[in-house]
Amino acid sequence: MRSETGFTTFLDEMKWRGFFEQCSDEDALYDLLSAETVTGYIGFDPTADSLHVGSLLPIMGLVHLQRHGHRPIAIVGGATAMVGDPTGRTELRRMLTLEKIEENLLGIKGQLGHYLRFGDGLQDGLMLNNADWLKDFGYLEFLREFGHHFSVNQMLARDSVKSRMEHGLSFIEFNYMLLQAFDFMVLNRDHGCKLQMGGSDQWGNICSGIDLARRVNRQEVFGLTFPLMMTAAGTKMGKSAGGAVWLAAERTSVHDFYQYWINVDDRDVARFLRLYTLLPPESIEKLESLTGADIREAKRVLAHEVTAMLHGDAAATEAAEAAQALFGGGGGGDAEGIPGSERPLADFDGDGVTLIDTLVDSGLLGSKGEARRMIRQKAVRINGEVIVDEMRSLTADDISDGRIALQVGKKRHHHLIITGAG
RNA sequence: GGGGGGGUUCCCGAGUGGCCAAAGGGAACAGACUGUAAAUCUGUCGGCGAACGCCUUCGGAGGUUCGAAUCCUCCCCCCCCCA
Repeated sequence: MRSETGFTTFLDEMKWRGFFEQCSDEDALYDLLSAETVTGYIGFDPTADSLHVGSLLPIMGLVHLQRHGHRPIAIVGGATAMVGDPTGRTELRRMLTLEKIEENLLGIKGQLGHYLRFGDGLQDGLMLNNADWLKDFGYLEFLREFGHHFSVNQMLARDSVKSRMEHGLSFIEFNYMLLQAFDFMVLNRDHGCKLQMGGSDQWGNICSGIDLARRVNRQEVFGLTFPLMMTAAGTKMGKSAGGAVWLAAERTSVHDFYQYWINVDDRDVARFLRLYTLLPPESIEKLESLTGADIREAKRVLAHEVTAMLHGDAAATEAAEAAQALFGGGGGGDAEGIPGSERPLADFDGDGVTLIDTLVDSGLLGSKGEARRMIRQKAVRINGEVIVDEMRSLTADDISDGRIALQVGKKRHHHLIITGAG
């Protein structure tokens, strides 16, 4: 366990960093945390084989827990994913097949491994699948054992449910709260877990779990929620040009991931440094004092730190160098980290290939119509030169230094790496 | 089960037989400005096509009509009230 967190207690750090939204019993939790190694958990949804930036906040919550000598548990909701979660959603979540969920679990597990230390030690994290204790549990058995512990009146009063009343809420979604409460109770019973954390939208579910653990296990357990993360612009965390920003490099390249953080709103930098990096308070405060264009320095630190934690220092440095090459002016620089794809030299013989087609199949643009529009708007460049001819083709003449640099707008870059040139 | 109101392009939301690929707003993207930020202004915003245009889309399936998002039939889903 590392001790150089710069904070005396977990809760102090969580507060300073901006994770602290609401706590079921702060004083009692504070005492508990200073008295023993506390096991705390957060649930993640295996709805895809990768987590995205939106999950980074809870992940960091577990990271801090572990850094302060406590034990994190990550629950992947294999069972709950089969059911769907009403909280904050307007639509019934798509149900997944068991095989798909299994596959997603593996991917997520690998990603959490970048952040948390798992193992058998006292403070080593655990990753559990709630399907293990839910999937063979019979309906009648559940009703008989636990049904009387839940008050429908109370459930209906939960904000998460109330907000869904207008648009409709199926019974299956309504049950999500019960399952999550059950998870907490089981974790408390079997693993001594006494803390559940989560986004503020999980508050109701967490409270249900606290109640159930008290009634069934006669244990006092706690809940701690994080604020709902929105960008300064009021959009959901983790959306970029290409959609969601994923943690998996196959879905969001290291370059794009790094760019996401470099491009955050000025107003978000300070907050994000606190939430998404492990930098000590002195370093962060120093960066926070920057103003005007100097804020870019803080963004560089933010992007590097966050990228390095996920993809490793080397990859983060490469992404930073690519960014420098593309945006640092003066051109040149290291092209290694710039997204690209390989093309055989033969493609560029004679008339070559059309620019429009290439923009589409390089993934830079979605359709030929869009490619045409972009060219009309003077947004497309080949090797830095603005292209105005929609009919333009790429030929051997465009190859420079073994590659052709394509660019759409100011920020989207793609290099065609020419192979077979000998 | 009965009655009423709904399901429109990424989202919200107009549109009730041709002038609708479908108003308006938001989001998004691009250009200018800038600091790879914000704000602002301008433009774009289903697919194919150089273009005339063609194709796909208005919950689903049929039908009426020269012509349907708009009319009819059946089906699915949601909301409200009653049972």
